[in-house]
Amino acid sequence: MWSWASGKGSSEVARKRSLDGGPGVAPLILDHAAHLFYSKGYEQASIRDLAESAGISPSTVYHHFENKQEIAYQVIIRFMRDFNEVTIPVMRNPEHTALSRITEAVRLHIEISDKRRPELLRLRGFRSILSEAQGQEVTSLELAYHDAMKGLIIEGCESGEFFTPNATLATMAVLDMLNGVRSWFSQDGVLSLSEVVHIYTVMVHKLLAS
Amino acid sequence: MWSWASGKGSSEVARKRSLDGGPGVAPLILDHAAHLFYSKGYEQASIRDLAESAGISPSTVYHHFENKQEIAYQVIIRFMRDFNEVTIPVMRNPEHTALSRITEAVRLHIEISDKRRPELLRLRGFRSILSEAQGQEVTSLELAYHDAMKGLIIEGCESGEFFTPNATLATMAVLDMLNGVRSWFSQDGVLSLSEVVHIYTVMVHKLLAS
DNA sequence: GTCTATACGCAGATAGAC
DNA sequence: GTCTATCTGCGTATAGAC
Repeated sequence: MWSWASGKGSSEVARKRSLDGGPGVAPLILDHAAHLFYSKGYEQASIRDLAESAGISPSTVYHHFENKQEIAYQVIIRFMRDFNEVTIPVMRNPEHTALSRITEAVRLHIEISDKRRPELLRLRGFRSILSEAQGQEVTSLELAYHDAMKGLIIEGCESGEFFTPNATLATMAVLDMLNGVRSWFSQDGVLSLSEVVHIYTVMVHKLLAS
Repeated sequence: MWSWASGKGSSEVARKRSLDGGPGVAPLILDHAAHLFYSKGYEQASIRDLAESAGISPSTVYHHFENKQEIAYQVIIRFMRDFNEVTIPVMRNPEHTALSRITEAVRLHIEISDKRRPELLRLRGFRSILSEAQGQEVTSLELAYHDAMKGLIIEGCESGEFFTPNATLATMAVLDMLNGVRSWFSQDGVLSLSEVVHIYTVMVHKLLAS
């Protein structure tokens, strides 16, 4: 299973309901949509495909969601909420050093991205199909994560643990590095995910070394 | 203009022809296609859109290309060939140190990616629409670039200029960092492209520092 | 809430005149 | 080589019975 077992966000509740065979039809549709969008792409995945995959009729899909775009939005947003809910408190925890916080952040980022890979549709491509309000919601969640990472890097610089020529670009570099992993990592490769996590942790430390 | 003035690849010849008002209709179509695919996405850009943009009729498009997929393939492949033709010799030049070669590679990667941004459709999304043979051609060009960078990193480690816990992952990290730039860099931002190049050069050096 | 049947438009692609 | 006109299928979305 690809769903991420440690989540405590709103989608977790909904997902559990659907596993119980309860009334949660909408989250079940979202799960199938995430897989289809991931494997075929948003445009290639038709409502008919989605209905067949979920074992329901196309009109039932429209009973639960206004339109196709709304489905993509829900998939994106429930993932991002869960992601931020777990990672941001870790990055902001004042009881730990910047070094230990970013170590944990690297691990969480890579692990969650791997476990919920189908939900990580290409955000950039999706922005064009979202409405104004939906796009702003996605942006604000992106920004919250981005800011937490940047804040952590700045704190590390202030404490003398880190050094970087530019905290904003260092943030982009680290996030692009971490996001890249899911695009090439494979379970079949020579390295396990935990080995990748370890090596990436070392590289992020070097990138930010004082 | 977005086209990249220093290229010497096959597409450069074709592009010049079209600028001369000569018989180069196909490259003109590719230029418009690159822009449309970039701004609207491959699926959203219809043949009718493309024909209108290029000032021709839809059937003229089909006179020059077999189908829509072939157009996407040509856009991708002519960019990748030009890109590799410029960057790989620099990375392999035995007359320079690994440090100076990677410095130049960082600059070229970021500058070309910026100048020819429209042609850099998201490759990963496009793989699904390409034929077997087309996909292999794209893969082999990707691999050639990847291998040149990895070779350079390994040489730097052997000469004592670099150190990394894993040359393959260091390659992925550097390439993901560099590819990320085009997704967030804007001319309107506080930093110029040359400032970004400088900061990224420092960060790549740190990432690979011995 | 779920289904069957279907409206409607626009997509890719082609025919055939000029 | 370029055009106008058109074929054909599949896409999203809806109507209305059960």
